[in-house]
Parts: sequence; C-alpha cells; structure tokens
Amino acid sequence: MTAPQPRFRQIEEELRQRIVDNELGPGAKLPSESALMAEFAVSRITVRQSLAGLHASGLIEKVNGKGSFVTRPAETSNLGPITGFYEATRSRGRLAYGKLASVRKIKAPAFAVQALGLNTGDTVLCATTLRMADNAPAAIFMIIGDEALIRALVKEDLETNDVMSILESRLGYRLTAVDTESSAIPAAGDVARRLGVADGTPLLRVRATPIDIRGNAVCTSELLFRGDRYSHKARVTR
Amino acid sequence: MTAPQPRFRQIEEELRQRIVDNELGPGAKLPSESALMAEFAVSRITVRQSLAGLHASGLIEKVNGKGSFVTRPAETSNLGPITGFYEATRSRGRLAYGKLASVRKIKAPAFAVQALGLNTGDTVLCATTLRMADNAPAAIFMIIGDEALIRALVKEDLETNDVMSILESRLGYRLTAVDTESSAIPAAGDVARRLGVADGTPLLRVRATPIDIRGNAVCTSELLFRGDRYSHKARVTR
DNA sequence: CAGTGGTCTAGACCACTGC
DNA sequence: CAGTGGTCTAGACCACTGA
Repeated sequence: MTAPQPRFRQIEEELRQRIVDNELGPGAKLPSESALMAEFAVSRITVRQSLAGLHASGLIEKVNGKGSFVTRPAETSNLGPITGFYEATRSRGRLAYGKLASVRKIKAPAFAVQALGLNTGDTVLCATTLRMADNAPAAIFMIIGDEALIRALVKEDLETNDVMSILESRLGYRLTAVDTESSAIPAAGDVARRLGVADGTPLLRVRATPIDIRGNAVCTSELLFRGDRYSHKARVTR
Repeated sequence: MTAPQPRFRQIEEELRQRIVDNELGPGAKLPSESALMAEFAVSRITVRQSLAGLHASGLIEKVNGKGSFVTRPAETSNLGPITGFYEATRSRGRLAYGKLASVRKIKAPAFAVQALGLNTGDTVLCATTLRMADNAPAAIFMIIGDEALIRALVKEDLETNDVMSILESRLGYRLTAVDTESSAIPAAGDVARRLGVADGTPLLRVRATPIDIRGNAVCTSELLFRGDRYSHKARVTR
C-alpha cells in the first residue's frame, strides 16, 4: 500500500506543480498564508509546513511583511564557475565571448550515453563552441543532448550566454544540481591547434550534467580548458 | 544592535553545542520532545522547530516511535570520491594503501594561506603520502594544517584511512562541505618519478578544503593524480 | 493603518515502537 | 500498554512592509 501523503505535502506538491508549470513564474508572488489557509481549508501551521518544504528546495523565498515569492534561478547561479564561464570571466572584468564552431548530429559518445541514460548507438545533437577570454582561446565547449533542446540553446545564443543561465532563465528549467567529472588529458591535434597550445599540453577536462528538479539529466557537456590558465572550483555539500 | 535570537534557535544552538562537544556522541539518543519541552519550558512546536533545524543540517535523524538520534557521520561519507580515495578504490574491489613519505614543517604555500585564512609566512605542518592502487602509484597526497591536527591525523594512520573519515569518526569533527579546486598540470621531476610517469604527463591536481559545521576550514590538501587513469567526480548542489 | 510573515502556546489524534 | 515522533487545529502577539 502507498501510504496517503500528509495534507501539507499534498499542498506542497500542488504549489510545486504550479511553479514548475510556470503558472507561477520566477518572481511571482505566492498567495498569502491566510489565502492558502482558505484555499486548502487548513490551519496556518499546515500551510507554513508546505511553504517550508518549498523554501528548503530553494524554490521560494520569503520576505517579511511582503509575502513569499518564486525565486529567480538565474540570479542565484551558484552552481560553480565551470557552469558559468562567461559570467565568471566577465565578473573578473575580462571580455568573454564564444564562437560557434559546429552543430551536428553524432552517435552519442560513451559518457553521454551514461549521463543521459541512452542506448549505445543512439544519435544526439552536438554543438561546439570555442570560448574566448580577452580575445585568447580559453576553452573548447561541447554540449550534447536532445535535438530540440540543443537547437533551442543555439537559438538563444551560446556565444554570449552560459548554458545554465539559458536553461533557467529562458527555457524555464529548474535545476537543482550539476554532476561533474574532472580529469587531465594531453592536448592533441585539432584541439591543441584551436586552443593555441603545443601537443601534449595538459588540459583540464570537465564533464558536467545539469540535473533538474525531478532528478533527470537535462543534457551533458564537456569542457576542455588550458590547465595552466584555468581551474575549476566547486563546493561539495552533503 | 544584534537582534535577540528567537527561542527555538537558542535551543537549536544549545543542542548543536552538546553534539559538537561530544556530550551527545554519534548514535546517542536525544531527550524526547516532551523532555525538551520541560527542560526549556517551551511548547512542543518550538521544540520541533529546533529539531527541524538540526535535522536540516544532517546532525540528527528521527525515528518514528523511538526518538531522535545523533547521526553517525562516517556512515554517510558522500562528500565525493576524491575525499575518500581508499574507500572508493576498495569499493571497486582493488587493493588500496598509502606510504607516508614525509612530515615536515613548511612555510604555508599560497593556496593554503588562502584556504585557511593564514598570514603569508606562517608555518604549518605538512604530511605527504604516496597512495597506491593495486600496488601501482596512483596519487601523491599532501595535507596541510595546524601542527596538532596533522600529528593527530598521522597518528590515526594516513596510510590506511581517508582524511575525512579520520576527522569525522576518530577526531570528532562534523563536516558539512568540501571546497575543491581542480586543474591540470604537467608532471615534473620528483613528482613524475614517484608516480612512474614521463615528465610532462598531464596530472589532475585537486585541492580540497573540508569545512566544518561552523563554516571554518579544518585543513587543506592537495592531491596529484595521473590524469589518464583517474578522474574526480562530484555533485554540486545549490 | 492593514496586510504580511515570524514566533509561540495549549491542546488534539494518529501511527509507530518496544515491552 | 506507555512512550515516541508525525500531523493538525485554533488561536495569539510581534516586527516588518507599504500605502
């Protein structure tokens, strides 16, 4: 038997649904606690218990004397600098932009198969950009995912905007985490040439997979940095 | 003016203190909610609000019908495989151990100064181990911190146990996060020789700083991996 | 000023645990 | 069975916001 969910959780899920469905968009004001008491016919404590759940998920913020509001995810992009190359670079006062190198259909590489839960041999769309900092090549970025999603990302301009920020502020995704895997590899052939380094130069390879509010992988990406000039910072919490 | 803390937070802090001071050790049962109501002369809701705070920090767990218990941190070491080299390697069925290479007093390197909030020129104690997987060199590990702490870690056997697990299960630290910074550097001289790789081979360098429950850096460490054989996985949450 | 969220009280019934 | 935490009600007073 599935135990019936407690009332406060039902209300929490109902509100969560309204937010995910963009019925309550970023920045929108939630009904006041007394309004929710009336709507769901429960006591104030029950309402507050529901709101506490949403607050804990970072979905809403409460402002004393004003009300509760849906958070604007893009304004609190604290999922690590890797996931926000342009933002991080610009915040240090440097010029950052990218050049779209290619958009093509490929057979999903092994890491994408695993990250996205695909079958071997599935085809995916892959967009590649060369990211520049102060007019010097800084990194090669590759993003892989569902065709419709990648086309939407390209349309929203991958040469200026970070993927995470497009996903959250333009495409309505609600992200909760990013899975990352870092390793060090030698630069080779075309990659070395495009980054302007000698063959064999150590590169930092970071593969990142944003996870949405339902625990699903949205897409997956690979970033190749010059190891001598850039590093990847993150805070891992339990 | 510092605003007076609400009652429930005072109680939360009091209980948190008892846990941190090991007055309530891992696995210990907290007083029941009714006992806490009597002790602090507050209503049950207030008590539960305090416990909710501790629960959110992962410090206690509640068991219906039994009571609330202090969590055993070592049993939930999910702060990333980097921070648990031995544990992660052994869990894949491979032999993992280390060799203590040196323990010496040094002038704190720049990254340690920043991570630990020291002054340039301060001296710290530094222990180095060579970590082996299936009898082959896998990584060079260096840990830097306060003299007493490093000596305690060495005494608890850095050749067998992960730092995080020693800190949590033997030395009574309560860790909440780990700050990490990854980059790729070429192997050089002594380091290359000890890892058994050619000069210039890309190495993954991960610097990790465990953060305790009060937000303080406990110590800081640097790990040099062979980039072709190991990678660093982490899930970054908001 | 009225409306909002922040805090708190004094009760209640339930499901679960262990004796 | 008594003790525990899980859920919920119907109130209350406060501090803060904005008109």
